[in-house]
Amino acid sequence: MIRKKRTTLDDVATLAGVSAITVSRAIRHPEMVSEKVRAQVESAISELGYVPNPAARMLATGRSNMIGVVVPSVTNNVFSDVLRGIYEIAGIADFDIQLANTRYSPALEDKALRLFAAQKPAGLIVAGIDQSEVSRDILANIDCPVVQIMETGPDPAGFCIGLSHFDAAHAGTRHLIEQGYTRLGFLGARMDPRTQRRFAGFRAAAEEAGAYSEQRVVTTPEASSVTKGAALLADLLAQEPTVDAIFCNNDDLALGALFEAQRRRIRVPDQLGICGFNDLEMMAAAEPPITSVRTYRQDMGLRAMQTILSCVDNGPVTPTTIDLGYEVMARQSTARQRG
Amino acid sequence: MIRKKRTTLDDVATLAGVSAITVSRAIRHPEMVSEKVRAQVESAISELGYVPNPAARMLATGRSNMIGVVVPSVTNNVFSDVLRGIYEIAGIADFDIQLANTRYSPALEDKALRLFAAQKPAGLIVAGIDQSEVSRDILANIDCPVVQIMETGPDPAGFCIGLSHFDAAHAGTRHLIEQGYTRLGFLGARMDPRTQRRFAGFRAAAEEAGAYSEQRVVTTPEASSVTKGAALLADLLAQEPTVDAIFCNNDDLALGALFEAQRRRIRVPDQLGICGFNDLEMMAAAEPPITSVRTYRQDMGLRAMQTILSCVDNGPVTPTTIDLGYEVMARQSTARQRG
DNA sequence: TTGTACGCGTTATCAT
DNA sequence: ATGATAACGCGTACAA
Repeated sequence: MIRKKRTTLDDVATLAGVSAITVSRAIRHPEMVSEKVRAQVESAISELGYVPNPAARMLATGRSNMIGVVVPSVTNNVFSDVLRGIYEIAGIADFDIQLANTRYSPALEDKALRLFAAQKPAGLIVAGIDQSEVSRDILANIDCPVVQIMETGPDPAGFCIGLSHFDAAHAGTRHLIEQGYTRLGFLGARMDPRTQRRFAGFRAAAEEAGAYSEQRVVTTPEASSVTKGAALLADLLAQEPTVDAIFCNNDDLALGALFEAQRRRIRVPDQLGICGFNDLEMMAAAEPPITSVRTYRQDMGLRAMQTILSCVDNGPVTPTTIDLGYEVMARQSTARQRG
Repeated sequence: MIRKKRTTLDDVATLAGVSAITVSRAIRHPEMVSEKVRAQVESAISELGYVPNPAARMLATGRSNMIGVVVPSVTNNVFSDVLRGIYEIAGIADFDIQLANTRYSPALEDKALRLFAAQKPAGLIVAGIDQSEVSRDILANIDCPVVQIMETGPDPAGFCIGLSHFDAAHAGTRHLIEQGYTRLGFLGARMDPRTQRRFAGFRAAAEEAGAYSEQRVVTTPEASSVTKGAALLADLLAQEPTVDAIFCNNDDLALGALFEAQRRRIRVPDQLGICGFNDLEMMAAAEPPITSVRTYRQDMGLRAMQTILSCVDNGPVTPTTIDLGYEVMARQSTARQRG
C-alpha cells in the first residue's frame, strides 16, 4: 500500500494535540518543551514514523546539514580510506554526505562545486589543492567551512589537512639512498599535479645524491593499477636495465612491480629495491613486505569532519593548516645487504 | 567578498525582463518558450551564475533528482567498482548521488532508508538482498524504483541485478576439483549473509566431490584484508596441513594467502591451489596469476542506474531480475600438474 | 511554555 | 507563449 501523502509536522501535531511549531521545537530543542508535551510528541512521531523533510527545512533555514565531498576518484583505495573517516563521523553526527566524483577533470570539479554551493552545505571537503580559478572563486565566496584534504600547500582555500607530497616522496627516496641504492628509477601513473609533486620530491632527493637519470623515469598518463605497475617496470628494465631501485608513485604500482620482478627472477631487495607510496594495508602483508611512505588518509577524513563540526558548533574559526605528516615504513623490499 | 543572498529565479527574471515562471520554463522546457525570450533568459542566467535551488524545487514538485545508494562498506574494492558504474551514469544524467554506508549494520540500513524515503528520491539502489523487515517495508512502500544489486535471490524488493553467489562459489570450487585437488579448504572473513552463501556454494560442491572437511574451514567475523588472508592460511595450515587447495571468500584473502604460501615456500599451484572471488584487477597481475571468480560489479552499478533512468523516463515498469552471471578465470594459481 | 503569521525558492494550476 | 496565484513543509520572529 502506497501512502500518497507523506506525514508532516502538522500530522504529528494533530495527533499529539499541539501545534506544529511545538513539535518542531520538541525535535530540535527538547529542553524548550514541557516534559509532558515532549512525551506526547515523541510517541506521535514514532507512531507515524515521521521524518522531517530536509528540503523544507533547508528552504526555511537557508542551510542544510549536507556536507559536500569532492574527490577525483571513487575507485582508488586512497580515497576509500578518506571516505571511511568521513562517514565514520557523518554517521554519529547526522550529516548527509554528498559525494562528487570529478574523475580528475577540472570542469567536473567546477560543476560539482557550483551544484554544492546552491545547496547551502554545512561544509565542503575537497581533495587536493589544485582547483581551477572558477573553483577557487566558488570556495572563496561560499558561506561554509571549506576543508582541503590530502595535501598541504601555499594559499589554501580554507582549512587544509594533509601533508607535503614533495617532502614525503623526498623522504622515501632518501631512504632508498640510505640503503645504498645508487641508480634510482621512478614509476608513475596518472601524473596529476599531486603525482607531479611526488615526482619532484623524488627527483630532488635523487639528484642531490647523484642517483638521478631521466632514463630511469617511466610514466603513463593512464590510471594506476597493479597491472600497470608490472608493465612500467618492464618498460623501465628495457630502457635502463641497470636500475637498482624504484620509487613508485603509489602502492598499486609497487605491488605490480614486485610481481614483475618475481616473474623475471629479479631478487628484491638485493637486485632491486622497491618503495611504494601511501602504505596501503597490503604492503605489510606482501612477500617480501614492501617499503612504503605511510600517509594518514582516514585521519584526514576524520579531522576534516571534526573541523566542520566544530565550525558549526562554535561559529566561524580562522582557517588553519594541519600537516599530518608521513612515515617511511622501511620493510624488506628495500633491506639491501650492505657492503 | 561574500554574497549574502543567493541569486534566485526572480533575479534572473528581472534581469531578463520576464516573469519568474517563464525563466523556470525556459530552463526545464526550452521548447515552450519563444526563441527570443530563451536567449535573454540564458544570458541572464550565465551573467548571474544562477543555479536552481534543489530544495525549493523538491518542495514544490514533491520529488528530487537524488538517487540514494546504500552499501555496507565504502572501503571495500568491490563496492568502489559498483560506485564507479553508478557515478559514470550519474554524471551525464545530472542526478545527485547520496551514499549511505551501513557498515554491515541492519540498524544503520534502516536509518539510512528512512532518511532517503523522506527525501522523495528518484530511485534507490541497495546492496544485497538481506534487508531487515523494517527496511523491506520501507522499500515496499516507497514511491520510486528500487534496485537491489550484488546478488539475485527469491522475493526481490524491486529490480534485482546481480548473480547467485552460491552458484558462483560452487563453480569456483568445481574448478578446483577439476584441477585434481581433493582436500579443499575455505578461507572466510566477515561472514555476512552473502559470504555465507558463497560458503554454502563451496561446501555443496566440495561435499559432492567428497573433498569437504570442516577441519579445513577457517573463518573470522572481522573484515577481510590481505593481512587477514595470510593469517587465516596460517591458521588453516596449523589445523590441517594436508589441505591441497583453498577457496577464498574474496580476493584480498586470496592474495594474502598467496603471500603466506610464498613465505612458507609452499609451491602454488602444485602444493596448494588458490582461488579467489570477484577477480579484482590485481589477480591477473599477481605472480603467479591467481584464479578467481569474476563478477561484473561496475556493470551492476551501470545497469542499476540505467534501470532507474528508464523508469523515470517511461514511467513505472514491472520489476525484473537480471542475472549478470560470473566467470571462473582460471589462472596459474590453480594450474596443477596433473597425473 | 506555547502559538500565530509569514517567508524561504520553486513549480502546478489556471488564466490570459 | 506568458503571467498571476497558491502551495509545498518547515523555521524565524514575534506575540500571548
